Amino acid sequence: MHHETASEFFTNLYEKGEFVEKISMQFYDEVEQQFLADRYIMGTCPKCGAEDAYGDQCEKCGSSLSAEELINPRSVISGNNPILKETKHWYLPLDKYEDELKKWILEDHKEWKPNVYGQCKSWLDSGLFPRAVTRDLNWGVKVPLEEAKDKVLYVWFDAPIGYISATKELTPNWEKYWKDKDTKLVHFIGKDNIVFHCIIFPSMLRHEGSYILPDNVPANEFLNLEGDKISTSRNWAVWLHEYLEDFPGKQDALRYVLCANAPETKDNDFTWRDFQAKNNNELVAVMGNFVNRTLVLTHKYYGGSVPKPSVETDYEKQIRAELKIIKTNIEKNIENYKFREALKNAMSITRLGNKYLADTEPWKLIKTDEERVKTILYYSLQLCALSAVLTEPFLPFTSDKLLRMLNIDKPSWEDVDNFDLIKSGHTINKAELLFEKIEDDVINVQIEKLTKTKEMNSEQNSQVVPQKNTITYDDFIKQDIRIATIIEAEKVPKTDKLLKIKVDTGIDTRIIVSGIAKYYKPEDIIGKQVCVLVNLAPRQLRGIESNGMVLMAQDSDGSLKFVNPDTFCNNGSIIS
RNA sequence: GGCGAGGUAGCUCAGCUGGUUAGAGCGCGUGAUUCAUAAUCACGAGGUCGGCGGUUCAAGUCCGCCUCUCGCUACCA
Repeated sequence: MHHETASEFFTNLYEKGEFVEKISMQFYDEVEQQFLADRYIMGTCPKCGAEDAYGDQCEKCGSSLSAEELINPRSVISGNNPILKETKHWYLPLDKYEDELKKWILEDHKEWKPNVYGQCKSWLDSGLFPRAVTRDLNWGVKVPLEEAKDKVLYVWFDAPIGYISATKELTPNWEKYWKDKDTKLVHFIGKDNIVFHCIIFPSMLRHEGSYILPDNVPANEFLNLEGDKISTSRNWAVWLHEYLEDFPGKQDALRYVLCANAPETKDNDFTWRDFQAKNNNELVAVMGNFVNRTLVLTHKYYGGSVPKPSVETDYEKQIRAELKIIKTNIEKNIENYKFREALKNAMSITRLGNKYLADTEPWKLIKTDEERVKTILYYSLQLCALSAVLTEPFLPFTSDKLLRMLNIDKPSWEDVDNFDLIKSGHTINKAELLFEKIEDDVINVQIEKLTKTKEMNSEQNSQVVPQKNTITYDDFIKQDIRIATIIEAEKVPKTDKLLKIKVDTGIDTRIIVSGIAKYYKPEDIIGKQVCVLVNLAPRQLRGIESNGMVLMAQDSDGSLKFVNPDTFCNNGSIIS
């Protein structure tokens, strides 16, 4: 289904003449008969001479490269020497769409979130370029052209089309979701995907012609886990299937915390302690507790039958008024994608209920004014039902459970205004706990799990690189390594990593440019003793002549550390 | 280095077009209370609104410079 949809989409654009065709040279493996992506080419790094640099980057020295620069390139797949061969690709001419995109985003969608709007503006202002939508790969969706039998669609061309394919799988009525003018298309994504969903995919949709464009792309920032970036490959994640096993029936607790902590305006952190606190202090203590005390009192005083209210006081009128405001706020915030705020609004219903009970004290009044207590519990029950409806977008399972406890059918959103979701005389079910407390030991298990992951990761990182080829003593003593003292240091302007260092080598004082600015501040290293390779050929770096090399130890996390003598040594001392 | 987004109470965040003592939830402290999963309610402590300078009668809110975090991008060993 997806292959078909993506092919058709490509064909439509092709037949409209939207694509630009370009021929370029690319490495080709004659044995495997395929073109090689940069990552599949290795060779000698032209910068540092390492023999295992990739076509896009040398991992030894960190230089970013292009495949043509590599000395003695070889195919990772077959080991053969690849040849440069002509290849033809189809490009989406984003540069031609620039004006229409500018109008559509910068003028017609000023309401988009600042992070999204700003990112788009940045792209549009710096000028767009044609973007290849085909690749020379042997897996993926085939390009539906005779002359491109061996080519496939670029992943970012076909991936968003996957949304359409998925809709087709779901319903034969899929066109109403994608082609109806009254449909609002909204992409919920993370900030790393902004450009594809705001610029590339909309351009594809617009020029295909029959589709609607996204109405909004409310991208979120990133959610971290216990202070570190989430990474599935490093197993730094909370896996849903494991969560469901470890916390059966607690789907909504996770929903609640994720929504309350959603990184709507900046990166945020998920921690298990916070998860526990929000569950226990908000869900259990506020919402769960209000529902529980209301139902318990109803059973205790009326055997589970909803009482008939008598005189409505100003307090009840006030509650009605506040509920109206709460409902409006929830609606407004959801429509503006402010889910965090909307959830807070929804929670304020039972917060209001707890205050109502504390203020009216029905457990005291029951001895003196039974009629009044009926009114209070009637209203409290209404609040429970209202809460079930208004929290449903965020806590669907809880909402269901609460409605079951109240023994009523699911009311509609509009029914809320009537304030009589449960009628007098109706019988409610037994009170159960809406949420359970989460104890420390359960949380500790989760934290322990992550701690173990961290340990395993650091073990893997500390795997040492294999020993190099044997050399002779003569090879070794060609290097002249000396103890030197740093006497001056400053940052090289307009670079992030370079420090210009003046050292006293005992032989002379000289300038060395070193890429250690990320790990050392200039003022902190003055006076330090270091090891310097003094007979390395001079080299120009950013216009400064570097005479030698400061020896650094690279730790498993990639950080660089000086190699110094154990105790003070005279400058110029030989290391051998 | 360039661009984008952020930096407001211990934590997570609101603060619109500049205007009285800067707000909320959680946490913390004190008191009240018992219907309730020691849950609830009230009161309180806590902020030089990242820093410096400027515009203004008045700035968290506008302007400039700087700094820190995240992302994209450049350069670099």
